Amino acid sequence: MSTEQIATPPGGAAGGALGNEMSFLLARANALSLAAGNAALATSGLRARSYSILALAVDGSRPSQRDLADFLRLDPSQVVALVDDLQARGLVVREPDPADRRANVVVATPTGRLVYEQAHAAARTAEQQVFGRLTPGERDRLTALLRVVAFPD
Amino acid sequence: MSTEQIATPPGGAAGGALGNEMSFLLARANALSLAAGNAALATSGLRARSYSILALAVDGSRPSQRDLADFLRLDPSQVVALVDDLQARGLVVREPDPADRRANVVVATPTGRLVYEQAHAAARTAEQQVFGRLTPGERDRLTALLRVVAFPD
DNA sequence: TATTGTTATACTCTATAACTATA
DNA sequence: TATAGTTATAGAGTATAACAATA
Repeated sequence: MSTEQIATPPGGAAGGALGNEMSFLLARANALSLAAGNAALATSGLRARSYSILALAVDGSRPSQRDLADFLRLDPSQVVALVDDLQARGLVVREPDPADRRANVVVATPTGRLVYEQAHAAARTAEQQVFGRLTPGERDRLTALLRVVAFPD
Repeated sequence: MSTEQIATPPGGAAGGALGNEMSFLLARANALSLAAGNAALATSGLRARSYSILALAVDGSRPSQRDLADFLRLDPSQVVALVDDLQARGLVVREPDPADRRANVVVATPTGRLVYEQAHAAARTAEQQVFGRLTPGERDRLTALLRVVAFPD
């Protein structure tokens, strides 16, 4: 029985047991980041998920909806709804993949690129608010560590 | 106009533009961590949020529901529902705060402590799966960096 | 037989407003 | 006047199953 005692004093400023659990710290940091991000993206009429789809539609990689689902860790059915919405607003279009007639490739329209540029600037401002207490070096280290956790392939 | 070009090649393995955004990496890492955590906690009949409440009820700090809401970044109304559920299962009890008759203090029952010990062990196994590719030193660094972001007080 | 996109459905999580009792 | 807890409700996010078209 490995019932291990926690070193942190209960009721401390950073919380007792939970304050040491990476899962909890990750969840709380993400909640703050998501709230700041959604608030910043609101002026562009986007939220975190639609911004993510638009970003990948802009960057020239011509992802299929399946690619988007895998990379963003969304269910394919969620991608359908998100692309529907972006397409209805004229920000992206579905193009048939010549190599695979089942697949749709999602690409940004010129309007989509403009909206993305504006949203990207807002997202950077939000990141500055959320990660502003970290030095540039610390941000680089955090990015590298998170990438390992986020993409365990 | 600070329309800045991204250095990463579009369509790379770690994705184009998004692969460098801490907000996205944080969200994806959290999604993986949350999924692994919820799967591990299922055998104890808990999920991430109820586990968090139980953990704080166990650790001796005698938090009020407001304390729980602030620390876990939940709305007070969500805490009501979560504590209702844990109390109905006999894992925690509400005790009146002698110093403030408005406040309820949430404390674990003996059964709650047992369930927590079991759930905590499962949560540690899940953390091992999610963060297993990081060395102990890297985990310490990640924990420290996340704590700064998660608690910007 | 497996995969892409799609529709439908249910559940969990999040956010807001309003009310009560105490401070 | 403000705070702790509660109720109610709506919206956003997540998860699953089933189906048609194509590989």
